[in-house]
Amino acid sequence: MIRVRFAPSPTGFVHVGGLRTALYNYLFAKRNNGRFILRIEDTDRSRFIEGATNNIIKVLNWAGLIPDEGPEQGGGFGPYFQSQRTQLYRQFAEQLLRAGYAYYAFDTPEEIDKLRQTASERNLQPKYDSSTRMSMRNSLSLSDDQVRHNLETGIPHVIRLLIPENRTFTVHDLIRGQVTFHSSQVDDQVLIKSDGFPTYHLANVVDDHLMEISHVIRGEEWLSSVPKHLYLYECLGWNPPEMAHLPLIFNPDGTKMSKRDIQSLSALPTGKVDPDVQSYINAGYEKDAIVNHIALLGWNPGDDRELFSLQELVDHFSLERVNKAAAIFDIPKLNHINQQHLSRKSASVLAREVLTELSARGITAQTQEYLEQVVKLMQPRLYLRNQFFEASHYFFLDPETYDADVVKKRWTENSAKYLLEFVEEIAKLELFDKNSLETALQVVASRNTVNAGQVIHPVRLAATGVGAGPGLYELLELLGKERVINRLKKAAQVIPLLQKP
RNA sequence: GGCGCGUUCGUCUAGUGGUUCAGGACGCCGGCCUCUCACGUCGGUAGCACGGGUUCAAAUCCCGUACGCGCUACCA
Repeated sequence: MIRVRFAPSPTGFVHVGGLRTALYNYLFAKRNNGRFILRIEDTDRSRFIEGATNNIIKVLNWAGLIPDEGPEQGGGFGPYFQSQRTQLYRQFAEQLLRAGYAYYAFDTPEEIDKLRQTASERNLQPKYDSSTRMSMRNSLSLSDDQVRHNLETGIPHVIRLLIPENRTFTVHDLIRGQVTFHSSQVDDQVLIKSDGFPTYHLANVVDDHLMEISHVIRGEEWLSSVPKHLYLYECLGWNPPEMAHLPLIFNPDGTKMSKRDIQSLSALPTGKVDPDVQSYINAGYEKDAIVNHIALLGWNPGDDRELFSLQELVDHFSLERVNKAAAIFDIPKLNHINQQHLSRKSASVLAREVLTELSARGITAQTQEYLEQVVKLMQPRLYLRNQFFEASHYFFLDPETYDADVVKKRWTENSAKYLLEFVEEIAKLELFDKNSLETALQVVASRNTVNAGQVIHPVRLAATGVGAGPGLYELLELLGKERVINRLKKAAQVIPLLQKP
């Protein structure tokens, strides 16, 4: 049984890279009829942020990555909060202690600092390991009596893993192949902190084993700590899970994505990008597009296809096709993918979504049918759902201004005359549809022996106030006879005044 | 500094020794479509980090260098 987990710590917002890790775990699980587990790694009290867990769950739900087991849905391997499993970690730490694989250490933070300082002064790597551990205060260097006394009098202490000398640890990473580490490079990692909570290293090994995780799929930043984990599995007598370390995702300038210095998506500092998934949700990106885009940051299906729904990703995903190299989060590409998903969306669904923005602005559409028609016309012209009103306001409100550049470019001294003639023609129309509108406009143009464009552009400007948008006849038809006539008449009066210097 | 990982167009990537003077996508430039803006479509631009090997043959294998990134916490 394939069992994978997404194991974030509730320390703030959901990172784009975190979402992708969750996605790959989800895809791998679903592709292999396995289970996707959410586990909250809340063992660091000092960084705990209230509400962060709910936020993680909310974003996962939004993206459609619903866990099979986790805080919300439970499961037979709970609890799914590490903070509720401290007894377990303690128990295994003591087992390691008894077997001589771990030891107590009583050093104060100041003493550790000093160790680090003297090491770097001598240009050595500051490490708590075989080269230094005997000069520190721990159950290896102290007498049994002293150790017992320290423990009984409640002197703060941690439990450290005793890393053996001259050993080698090799992981067969599913993405990177064989990676080997020497034990001289790994220090005696703290397993249980002085506050009684475990560190990540102990907790993730214990939980992954107890939760029967078959594959650990996580970010590359964890690769370096794999030897510690491997050794823990060994000491505990357990088989390690399969491992896959994913490439990282960076800013366009190659730096780590950071929330610092980022005010909004519309005003990103050059070379930077917002790491907060919520920002993209708020900006109105399609969830399928976000999922699609991050899926492609490090994975590809092996052919030229690049538009996928979540289900299609499930159908095609494999770890073998995950890349080794880090990727850059590119907003223009995201926008393109978003536009593709947007244009494939059904108009009725989009109309419903767009309605919230309209209501927020106090705009009402005359009917649901009308809104859907507008959406249909606007769909290929949008790359972001939230641009809808900005691009289509004239379907809901009469124009109050006329784009100065368009006036300058398209309005001539005869325009008002054409407008009024066109009004006259369409006033006679019984059927106000695009065909008859086109015919009417042709009549005006040929009567004045000018190109249709000479009439079309002023009419568009008059009816919408802007120079861009859907085809004129479709637009007019949708607007409706009365509204069009009123707007044209008004424009014929107002625009010439604007022209005067 | 040490250790680890990585390096194909600006970006995401295909490519697992010959069928590739490296293919697709975004972006950019130009054409077509056309009443505008988009969509669509056609074409163009641009890349195997560098240096050594191995081989009849290397983007593909090996070594080195450079550069980037990660880790080096009682954070995850």
